[in-house]
Amino acid sequence: MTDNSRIRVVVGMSGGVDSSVCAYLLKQQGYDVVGVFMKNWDEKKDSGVCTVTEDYQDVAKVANKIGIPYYSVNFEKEYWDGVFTYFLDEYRHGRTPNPDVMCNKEVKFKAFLDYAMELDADYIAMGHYAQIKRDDDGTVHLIRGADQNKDQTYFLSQLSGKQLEKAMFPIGGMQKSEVREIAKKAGLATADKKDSTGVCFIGERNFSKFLSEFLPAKPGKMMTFEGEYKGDHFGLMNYTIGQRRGLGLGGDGKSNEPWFVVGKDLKTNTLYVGQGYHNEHLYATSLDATRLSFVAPIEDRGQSFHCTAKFRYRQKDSGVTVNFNDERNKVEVVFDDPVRAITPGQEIVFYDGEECLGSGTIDHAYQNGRLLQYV
RNA sequence: UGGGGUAUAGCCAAGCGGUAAGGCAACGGUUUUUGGUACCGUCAUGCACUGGUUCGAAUCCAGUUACCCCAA
Repeated sequence: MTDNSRIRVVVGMSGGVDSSVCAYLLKQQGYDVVGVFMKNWDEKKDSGVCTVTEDYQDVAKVANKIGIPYYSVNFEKEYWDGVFTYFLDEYRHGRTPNPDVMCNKEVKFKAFLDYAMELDADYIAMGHYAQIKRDDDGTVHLIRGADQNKDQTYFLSQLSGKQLEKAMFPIGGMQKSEVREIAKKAGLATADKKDSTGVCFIGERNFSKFLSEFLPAKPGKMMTFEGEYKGDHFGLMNYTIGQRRGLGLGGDGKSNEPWFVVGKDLKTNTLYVGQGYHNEHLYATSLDATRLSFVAPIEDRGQSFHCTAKFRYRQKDSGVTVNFNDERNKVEVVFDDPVRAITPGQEIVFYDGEECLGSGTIDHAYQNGRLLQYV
C-alpha cells in the first residue's frame, strides 16, 4: 500500500451519503483528508425552508466519526454572480437554463477548487457518480459513473481538463447501493438520508413561486399553432418545451389526449400548446449549440464527427453528427433519429462510449431545416 | 312562444330499469443534484329541477328551467 498520508485531499461535503462515503473512503486509504461544507445560498433570499443547518450538522457528525477536520465556506457571492444571474437571465430570454451545470463550472470546480488550493490541497474530491481517466501524457478524460442509473457526467460536462486535473471521484466506480452499504457499515449518520433533489444548494422549491420572487410573471395567451385560443398562461418562464402539467386544459370532444407545451414566442408572450405526447411540433432533427466546452482536446476528430449525445439528464443517448463552424465556437448537431422536446438553454452533452467529451448549450432546434418556435 | 334535440364531476364522455365506465385537468406521491418527462394513487351517496310509475330510475312518464337546431 502506498503512503498517502502526505497527500492532502479536500472533500466537498454536502451532508449527504455520497460525499460522506467519499471522505470515509479517502480516510481509509490513508490520505490527509479535510472536509469542507459549502454554503452558497441564503434561504432568506427567498421564502424557502432552511436545511443548511441540518446538513452542516450531518457533516460535523460524519467528520467526527471518521476523524477528519472540517470547515465551512461561503460562496454565496460567487454562486449569485456565476450561476444565479445567468439562471435568471436565461429565463428572461424565454429559455430553460441548467443551473447545476453552471454551478459545477463556476463554483465547485472554480471557487471551491481555488479555496482548496489555498488550504494546500493536492486534490479536491466530490461525491459525484463520475470517473476520471488520466493518460500518461497528462490528458484528463471524464468517464461515466459505473452506476448507469446515477451517472452525473451530464452536470460535469462543461468542465475543462484543467479543472478536472485536481479532482477525485472516490465513489464514481461504485453502485449507489454499495455506497449506502458502506455508509451503514461505517455507522455514518447520513447512511439512510434521502437523496437530495432540486437545484443544487437551493433545494426543493415550488418552482413557479420561487421564480416569481426574482422575475415578474407576465400572463399571456395559450394558443395552438392552428390559431385557436385555449386559455391564459401565468408567465412564459413557468413553462418549458414538452411540459404537460400546469396547463389546465381538458378534453374538447375531438380528443382527450393530454396537452403539452409545443412552443413559445417571447415577442408576443404567447405559449403554444398542442395535444399528444408525440405532437409533431415537439420533434427536432437538428440543433445549434454554442458555449462549447470539451474536457480533452478534440481537434483530432476534425470538423465533423459522429458520436452519441444526451439532451437532458437521465435520458438515453442518441446518435448524432457534430459539425463545427470554422471558428469552432458553434456546432450544428444533426440527429440520427428525430428527438423530442429539444429545449433552448439546456445542455447537449456529447459521449463517445463511456467517455463524456464535453457539451454545449442549445440555442435553436430545427425540424428538417425549419426553425422551431421555441423561444 | 310552431316543430325537433340535448341536459351525467372543472372539460370531454359511457350508461338504454338493477344500484354512476374511461380519458383530460386538478391534487397527492414515486423516480430525479436543473426545469420537465414518465410512473403510481385520489377524485360524483349522485346523473338540470320538481313530482310520478316501479321491489328498484341517470335510465320510463309528466311538468318546469336552460341551451342548441330547423322553420317562421
